[in-house]
Amino acid sequence: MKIASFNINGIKARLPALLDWLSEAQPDVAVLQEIKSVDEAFPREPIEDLGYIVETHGQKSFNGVAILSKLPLEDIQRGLPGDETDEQARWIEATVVGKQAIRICGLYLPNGNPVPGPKYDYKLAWMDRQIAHAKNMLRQDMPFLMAGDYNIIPQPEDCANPAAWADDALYRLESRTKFRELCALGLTDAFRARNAAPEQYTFWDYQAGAYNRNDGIRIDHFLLSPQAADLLTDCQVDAHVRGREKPSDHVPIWVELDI
DNA sequence: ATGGTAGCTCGGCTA
Repeated sequence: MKIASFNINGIKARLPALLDWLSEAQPDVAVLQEIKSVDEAFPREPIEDLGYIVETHGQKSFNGVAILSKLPLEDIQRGLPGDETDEQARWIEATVVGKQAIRICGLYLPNGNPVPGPKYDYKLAWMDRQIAHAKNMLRQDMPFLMAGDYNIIPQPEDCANPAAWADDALYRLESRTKFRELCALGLTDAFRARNAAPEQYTFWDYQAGAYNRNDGIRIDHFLLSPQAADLLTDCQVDAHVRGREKPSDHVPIWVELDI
């Protein structure tokens, strides 16, 4: 089973690029971030025409996540548990039913800039909720994964120029420590587990020719539960997509699971 | 220190 994650930075602007990539990459499941659309305005039909079930959790203008699946979905949940007052659409999860069931969480973790400030506080509190939710899921038997735009640069080798990010919310020690807490629960960073090649990134700023200089950062991640990690056979980044017409500033990352 | 680009929406926020 091939499962992908792609921050598309706006479905209205990215539909042609998304359809092109889906057609060639043929993921069984894809989680999307930053759809920047309400559910009613999301262009379901052209995606359904490629054979996908479409489930969205959108909001006006900002954020918004979705799951696309060629396999049946069950028990779809919208929103990260732990704060009923949180209105930002950053989490969706569902059970994908193949030969073996797996729970797939799609997430758009808060950016957190500027630091310090309320946005950074929200990011760290959101990560505490994610950690609590991961603990709960680890008590269940079903394999699961949490995939998406984490807005976290885990290590210095995950960016071209660490000095440029030193005081950024994506790289600050508190952010990276929370990510490490998640991993320490027993979750596996699929890219680090299966892909040793250096200088591979998932995001390049639109400004200053960042992609042409490979001045990127690795912030889109797959964290796998122990049962899911046992099924992991590959993890790759579709970096070439960034060089196309009207690209997102992120590129797809995907895993192959032996189920 | 600023501005450089992009999306959504039509001024200003978010990234």
